[in-house]
Amino acid sequence: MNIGEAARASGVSAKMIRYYESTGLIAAAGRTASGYRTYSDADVQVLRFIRRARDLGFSVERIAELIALWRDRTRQSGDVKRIATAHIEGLRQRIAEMQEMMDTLQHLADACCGDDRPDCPILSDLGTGPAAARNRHAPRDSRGLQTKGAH
Amino acid sequence: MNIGEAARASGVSAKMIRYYESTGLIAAAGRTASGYRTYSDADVQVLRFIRRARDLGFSVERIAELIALWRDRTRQSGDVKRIATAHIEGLRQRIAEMQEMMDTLQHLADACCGDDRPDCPILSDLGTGPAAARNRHAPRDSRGLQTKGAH
DNA sequence: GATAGGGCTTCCAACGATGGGAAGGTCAAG
DNA sequence: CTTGACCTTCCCATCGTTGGAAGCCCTATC
Repeated sequence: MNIGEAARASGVSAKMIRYYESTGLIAAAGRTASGYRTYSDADVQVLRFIRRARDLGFSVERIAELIALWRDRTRQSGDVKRIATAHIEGLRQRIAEMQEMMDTLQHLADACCGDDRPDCPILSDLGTGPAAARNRHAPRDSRGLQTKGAH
Repeated sequence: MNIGEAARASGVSAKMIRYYESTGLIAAAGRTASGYRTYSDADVQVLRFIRRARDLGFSVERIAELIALWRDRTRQSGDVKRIATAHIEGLRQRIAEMQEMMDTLQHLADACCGDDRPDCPILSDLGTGPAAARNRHAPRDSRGLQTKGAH
């Protein structure tokens, strides 16, 4: 089948299929005499694997590892589980960070009457730094960079 | 003060300060005779505002709006609150999506014994599509986002 | 005065994953 | 043969941030 059909069957856009091929995530597809890429059902299955893994938030880099394990009949499920749990942990952290942002913002928004007057605790917070009332995380070290082996 | 000192005082890297200037988020800094940028305490305050807003997950585009309101003494706090609540809503959605990924993955990881045998429900799920057992979201729309920045 | 070092300047590239679009070749139906 | 849908490659843009190169400036020390 052509790339468009494979895209429809897998849920991966034709653009991305070409991209995955260019980066080596998937093998180069076969070609017709005129240069069109051709895909088998097995190819579509790989694409669906990728699609599903992307939906679960795995990076393309991790997906490459997962595909390698998927194809390896002598794999150890522990290796797969390690990748999955590491990803879960990454998600957990990012969720926690965003949750913290959200809590802080909700707190500020609740304190803002949101009418036609200019007084606004949200802007006050942004202008003066985190309100001392709720220091959730240790004061961000106001140092971004310096002796950390720069240049 | 020089850009390096302003960076240290604001928590925004010199690189980013130049970038913000180039995109128009902040006004072009003054220059010494030899071309060095110079910053006042007021400039540093703006940079800190930006830093804090970035820490709360606002996009640079939104920050531009917030700074405009910040400077506008005739602003209506409702405008600020609208921006904030819209951002809260965006965070809420992205958190929900990631939470769903995490829940699914945790479910799969729990079912994976993670030993030296090849059998692995995680790979089975990826290879065959979402397990029918827990179809949380039926239609699965077209994109899984894993980073911030809905563009 | 010469030199070393650090800070500053600009410009260019890369990251990750995806979409948009141009310029042109191919295929199938009418 | 024409039309339109499809395919090809190539480049650009996103978004925020970092890295690096080449070169100028400032200060301190010899």
